[in-house]
Amino acid sequence: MSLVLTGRGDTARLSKATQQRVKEAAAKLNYVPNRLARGLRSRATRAITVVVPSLQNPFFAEVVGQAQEYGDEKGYSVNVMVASSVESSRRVLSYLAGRSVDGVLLGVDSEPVYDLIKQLLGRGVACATLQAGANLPKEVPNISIDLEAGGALATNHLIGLGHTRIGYITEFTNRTHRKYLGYKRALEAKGFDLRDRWFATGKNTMAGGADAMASLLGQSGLDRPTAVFAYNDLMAIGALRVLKEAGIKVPHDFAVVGFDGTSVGAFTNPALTTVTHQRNAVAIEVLFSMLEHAKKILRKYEVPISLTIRESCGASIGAFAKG
Amino acid sequence: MSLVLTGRGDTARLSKATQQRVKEAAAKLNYVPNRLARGLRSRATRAITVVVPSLQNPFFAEVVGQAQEYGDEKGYSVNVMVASSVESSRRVLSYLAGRSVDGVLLGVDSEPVYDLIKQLLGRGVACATLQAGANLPKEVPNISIDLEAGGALATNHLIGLGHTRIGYITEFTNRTHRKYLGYKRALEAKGFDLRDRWFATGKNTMAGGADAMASLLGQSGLDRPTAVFAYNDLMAIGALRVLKEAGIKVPHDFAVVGFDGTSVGAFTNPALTTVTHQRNAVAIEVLFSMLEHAKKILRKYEVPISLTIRESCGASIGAFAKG
DNA sequence: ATGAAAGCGCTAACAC
DNA sequence: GTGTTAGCGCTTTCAT
Repeated sequence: MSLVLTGRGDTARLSKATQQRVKEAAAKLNYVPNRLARGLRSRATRAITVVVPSLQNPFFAEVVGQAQEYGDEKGYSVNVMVASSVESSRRVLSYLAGRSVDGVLLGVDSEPVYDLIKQLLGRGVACATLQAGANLPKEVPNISIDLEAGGALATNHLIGLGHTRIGYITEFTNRTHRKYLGYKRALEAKGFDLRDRWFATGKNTMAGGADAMASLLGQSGLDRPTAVFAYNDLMAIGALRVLKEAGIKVPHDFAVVGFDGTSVGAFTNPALTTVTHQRNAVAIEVLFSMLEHAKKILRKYEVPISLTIRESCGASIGAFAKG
Repeated sequence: MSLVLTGRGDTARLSKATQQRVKEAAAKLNYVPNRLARGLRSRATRAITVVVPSLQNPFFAEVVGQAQEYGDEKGYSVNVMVASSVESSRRVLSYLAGRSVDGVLLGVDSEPVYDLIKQLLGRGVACATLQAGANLPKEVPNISIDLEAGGALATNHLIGLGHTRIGYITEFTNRTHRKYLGYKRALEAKGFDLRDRWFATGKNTMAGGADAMASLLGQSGLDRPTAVFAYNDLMAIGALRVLKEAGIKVPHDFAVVGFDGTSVGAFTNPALTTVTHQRNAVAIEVLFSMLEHAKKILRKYEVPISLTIRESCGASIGAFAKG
């Protein structure tokens, strides 16, 4: 009976007629298998969960969209859970350790949840992460990009355009994170200043980007940067907005670079120049190969980055910036 | 044993000491309950799923975020599934009928899935919908807004600003949907033209909004509209982008109104004037009261709408439009 | 106040 | 090729 419904009637040993008969009966009775019972017995749910810190961030919305398409193709259900803090990450991961899905794509990362990731693995849930820290349990493939190179790429683009006073806006208040390090490295390589006041923080949202940018603009004259590198596209969009409100024309008078290469950046005014990468596609494939073939998987994938040049930096530095 | 872990040790009849003992043992053994087994036995998973057509649409991303917060508070896990077509909606709803969650918040609607909604109900899964059609099974609360009034609200705002040639961009190719009807009603009430060529369609994405807007702009001179009402904020953002590329200044030379009142509209350049509503909050509350109290629930909730006036329409009609 | 047993709805393994 | 059985890991119920 269950052989038919599982779609393995052929490979097994059932006559077409019987299969037909079973299917009709199921349809007539409006039969729906109980996923819970099925998963409990067969130890497989054919479902995965993508865990993201926020869906407001178009980067993660895009990751989910891609996972969704890929899962549909492979016959997996994909669902999404959002974990916006360490506590909610713990909650979500504990939940997932309860074997409600076969695999987890982790878009959140923080050291204090690594114990739970180990637990997930221990319970047989496959795992892959997008950009995790160094202490990630070794069995988990980490699909990452070189954030430091990305920071340098963005900053060098700005430098190449003639900017010397380049700000940085981010959610992190510390100055040890890798995008910052790349930004710093690029600036120092040219002997440019790296002033404290060109570093501004805000929440990792459009509003937070606006806040951070506003604090950068609070500075006057030569102290004020002529360009800014934003932690991600989300914050860059906030920055663009504040610049517009301040009457500063981008890119004529100010340049902005984002990070993540989200497609929404093609629709901002001006369109956003941004550091692009394809972590998501790789991560999704890796996770599914773990599920389907229980394949030996590399521990670390470093996906290449590139710069998508759109409008927000212009080709050269404008009048305002020179002043 | 399970009494403790379910957190009902007190209400039952277990001594504090025993509870403590059990908890310690659980922690030591790294015990994680199997959700599948638990759900199977207790017929409740304390989880809900929000089904949305797309997460690129900030409106749905916001719905999910709110559901997430509310769920956290109530001790429910919330997950999200995306169903971008009728087939994938059927797939998702069938999946959900397998009792993997207690409740479903439906952000997708189409007549051909109503049989599956019935099935969900039949299997004891609570359901609430955001804006469903008239033939929705009667047991399902429908949290909706008056789309027609919304269309009229947007259009009248434009009319009030002096526009007479007002276009409409949407994903729907038919002219029977309610936002269109509202737009039409407003225009006809003033005796204004309602030309075929002012109606343009594109996919329900930023790119689709851009396509539709581009086809509107293909028209010359007096045939060209001076304002456009977009089906939603997503398409409006696409329209804004095309207008920018065409060198048409918004709001000086052209006006745009969106729909949904998403917060991203506050960050576009220019910031988007849009029809706002709060379906989501109400829907989430309704769904949870069904889950928690098995309360008798109204069949239909009509949530009020309003207009959020930002920049994209200006205060008056510009020079270009007059020409 | 506690331990033991039954069984949720399935599928895997085994007998025919 | 087809019917039967055991049991996945829990919670609920019943017996002590």
